[in-house]
Amino acid sequence: MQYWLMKSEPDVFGIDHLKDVKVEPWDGVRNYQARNMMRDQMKKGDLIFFYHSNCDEPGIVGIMTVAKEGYPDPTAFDPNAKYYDPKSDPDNPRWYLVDVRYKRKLKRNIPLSELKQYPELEDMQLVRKGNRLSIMPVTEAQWEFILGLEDGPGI
DNA sequence: GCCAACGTTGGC
DNA sequence: GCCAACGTTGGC
Repeated sequence: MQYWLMKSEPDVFGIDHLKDVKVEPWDGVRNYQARNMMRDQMKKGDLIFFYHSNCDEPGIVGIMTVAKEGYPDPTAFDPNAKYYDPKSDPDNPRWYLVDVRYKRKLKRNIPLSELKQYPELEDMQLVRKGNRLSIMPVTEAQWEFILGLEDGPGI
């Protein structure tokens, strides 16, 4: 079992959108590191934290799973799509995605400002300054620690 | 809205 | 291959 964290802006696609549709292709990622993780590493059933970015209170809000493993991102081939990339050839796709499935919301949102205060999480890419990666691995220890915060801050 | 950090592009 | 310019991310 592997653990991940994926960011999304709640104004664009938030946890409640995912709750409504249940399964969603995580399209539009145009970063090679993130692509490599979706294409090569993420496996069906892996657990993922859903993170809200670029909003009033950025933080971890829910849990989802990998519903379908990496496959080419069709929006890269569509000239009318926002994330169209003419350099992605269907015969040699540049961009990949996974489908994610809603699991549940956390009992409370755990804000970034709080996560930054725990020494247990200081190695997480998420809390490092300047981190812009929208998909990142989470260790089992980090995963368990964060789940343990659901009932209240541990500070 | 500001700005730091980072990735990408393209000239040389 | 270097690096300046530019665009984007995302916290604050």
